[in-house]
Amino acid sequence: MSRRPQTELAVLGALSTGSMTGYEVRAAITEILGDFWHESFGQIYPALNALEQAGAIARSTPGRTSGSRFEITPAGTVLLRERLAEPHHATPPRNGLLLRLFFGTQLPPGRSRELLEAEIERAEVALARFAAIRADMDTEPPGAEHDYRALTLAYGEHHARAHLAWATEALRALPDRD
Amino acid sequence: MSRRPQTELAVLGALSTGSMTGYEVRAAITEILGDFWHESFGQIYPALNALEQAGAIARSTPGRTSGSRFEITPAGTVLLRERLAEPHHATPPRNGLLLRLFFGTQLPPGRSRELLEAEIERAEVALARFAAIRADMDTEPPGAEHDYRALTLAYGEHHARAHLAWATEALRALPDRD
DNA sequence: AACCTCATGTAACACGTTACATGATTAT
DNA sequence: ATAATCATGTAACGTGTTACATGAGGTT
Repeated sequence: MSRRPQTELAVLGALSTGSMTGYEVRAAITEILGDFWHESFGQIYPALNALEQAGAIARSTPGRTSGSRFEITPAGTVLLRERLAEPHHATPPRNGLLLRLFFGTQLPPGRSRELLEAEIERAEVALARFAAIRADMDTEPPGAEHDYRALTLAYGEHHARAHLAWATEALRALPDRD
Repeated sequence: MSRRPQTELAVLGALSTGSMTGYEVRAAITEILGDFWHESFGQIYPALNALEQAGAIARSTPGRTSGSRFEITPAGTVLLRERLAEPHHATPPRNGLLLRLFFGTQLPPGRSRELLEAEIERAEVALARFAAIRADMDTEPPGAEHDYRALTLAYGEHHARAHLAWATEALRALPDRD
């Protein structure tokens, strides 16, 4: 089961929304997909070169104002659709927080409380950010694109609320010594 | 920021619950931590050797019935506590499902529906498994260990319920053409 | 005899981060 | 001028999976 580099998929997806420099691709992925996807420069630039070699994107150096901009080619659009249709493989779980809490009796006193309080804080920050995004999104024109974006936002909201509820409940259920 | 190998932490944690062969360590991690942690043999055996070198675990070959069993040493217990107390770093998100749904308009017709239905199925299976674990756990002796295990189980339950609710809702909100 | 599970390991590869290096443009 | 941001890339390393190889012991 050879996993195709998913970085190319994310980069291609970003470029399907408009032409960008590599730097902007990274910014777009961080800002728009940031809650469920991450790419570093060390992945993006090689991916851009590979996609260019494959003819999926084209480099243009129009006004020579700064770096070169990339845009998706018709072949690239076909490739994007193919890759998106491929099955996704859930990444094996590696949750450091849960691992620590599972062996919670081995933690220093008070540490598990700290961990849970930090999670509550994180969930609240995420929910506030999601609320802002949703307010912003309500001003967008309706349509299929909007619906799909709302769907991914709803994912973040549901899971953040669940996380908050869990951490709050867990804090109360903590053994007395902690 | 050099990430210490977390595999050693999981292996040490598993061995803190009793002596095991490498094969059993893998089974224990899969069965007990499986919902939030994963290790492959390719990681476990090198980790066992490294931990043995470091004096954190000891190999014993008692009845020579089969492979050698490992048990944690006092130094290993100290090491486990140190490692558990270290801050955990959230793994950067890479959610292939969400990436595909975000670009849902590029998916073949019906594909997003399939994806969501598969998620509902997965969440329901997970919830059934959690219910069985919880029933099992209610017969355990109470105490701090029990409390911490209940806490990690509750995490799985909260998130699985949120996932189910999201996928169900998303299915209804899908654009008409899909 | 064939097969399954237990058991241990290695090698090749895929994936991804981090640190480093370098320089252009733009704002203060 | 100086600093911040934009921009591009490479090299080293860490981490982790998958496929392969090998063999013991027990079951059908």
